Amino acid sequence: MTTSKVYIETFWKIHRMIEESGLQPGDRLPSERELADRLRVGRSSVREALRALELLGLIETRRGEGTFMKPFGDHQLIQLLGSFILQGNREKRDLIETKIFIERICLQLACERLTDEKLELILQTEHTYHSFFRRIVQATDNYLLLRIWLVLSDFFEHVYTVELPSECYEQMCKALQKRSCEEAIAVYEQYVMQKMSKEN
Amino acid sequence: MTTSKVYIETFWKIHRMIEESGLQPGDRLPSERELADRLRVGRSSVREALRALELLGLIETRRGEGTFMKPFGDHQLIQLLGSFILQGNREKRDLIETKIFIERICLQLACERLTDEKLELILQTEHTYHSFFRRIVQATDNYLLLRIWLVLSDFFEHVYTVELPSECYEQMCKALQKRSCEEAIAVYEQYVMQKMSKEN
DNA sequence: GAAGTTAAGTGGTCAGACCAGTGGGCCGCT
DNA sequence: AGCGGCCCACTGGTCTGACCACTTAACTTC
Repeated sequence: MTTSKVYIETFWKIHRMIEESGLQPGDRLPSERELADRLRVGRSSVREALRALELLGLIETRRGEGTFMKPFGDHQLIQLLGSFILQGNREKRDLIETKIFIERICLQLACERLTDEKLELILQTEHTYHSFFRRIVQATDNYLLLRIWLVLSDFFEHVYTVELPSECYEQMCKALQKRSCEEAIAVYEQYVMQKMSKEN
Repeated sequence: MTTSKVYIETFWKIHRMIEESGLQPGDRLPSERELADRLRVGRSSVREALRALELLGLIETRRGEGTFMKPFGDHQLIQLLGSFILQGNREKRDLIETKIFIERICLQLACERLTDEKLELILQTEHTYHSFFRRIVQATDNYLLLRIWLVLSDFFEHVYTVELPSECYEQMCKALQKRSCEEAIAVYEQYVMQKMSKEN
């Protein structure tokens, strides 16, 4: 028989419960004992399921208090995965290369899709590398691309610290205003590509 | 006091054990009972640690047989995370768009980096969409890019079934032989882009 | 009213039991 | 000798009940 494992089923049941009851970040989940009782499984199975949810960064457990929904965005798994994946130089080179490709694409897309309000927002702010490209990637209006970039960026910042001179952001902003994707990419390549090739 | 959790410590102990004893994919780990015994912790803590390793895609457990090292590359976690992210139509549109960007980049990179042997391999084989682009992405010699593409492709094939006429592959192969990245991308865009815009 | 005490509830951990598969060794048959 | 079948030891999977460490809130006491 395909007697699927209880802790896997429990994982999905809890996941569904979270969705259906519309739990928000900060909200408390039922206690382990109550979950075990409600789902008719042992407490150890509930715990193994909760560990998975915790690793995914969906929940957080506080001893003596309970289990709580975590705000999106801070995924445990990134640190963990990073420490497993990013061990050799080969991997770091791949990371830099891939991150650059994504950013170049996003720069191009942003030029095409950037709304005027979002452009204003970008122009007004003082920028760091992260904040600037986060805005750029968000401007692409492609959530998946944003997710991928966030993961790559997270890995990256675990390994390197890179900042660009402010005139770089200014020049890219000008290009964005003109909606000139060639110019934006040219600036990007001029500053970023050479900087990265040193790191590598 | 910082009484850090046993299952976390156990996780890292097992992880270190794996590294130090140089376990290879396919090798067997000690049984749960023996691990608990050796590390002086309860079996349930060992299990919670093993669940984390399993979720990360590092090990695989087979009831009645034992716990085994898994080949690198298939990280459960990424897949799992994906199933949380990819739910609406908005996400599907993003998926298609992102997948196309990645494939276009890889096509370009492949043109530059493709070795003669790998080219031969591609030319000789009868291709499906998946097998062709898998070869292309592999030819970029960027493992991270390959992993991202595999995940996207995996999602994609859960939602759509797309195949291209064989002349498309033939034309791309010709372009690859000539190392003409413009031509390869032109063919790609001609066949794929329009096909995808229908699906969307 | 404020400070200290207590009790109930929570996650963290352990030990022990049983179930359900797997695999190897042993036995007896042909 | 070779084959088939049985059995048993071992594995992961699950449940239970117990205890610890910690938090919170209600209660008591001053």
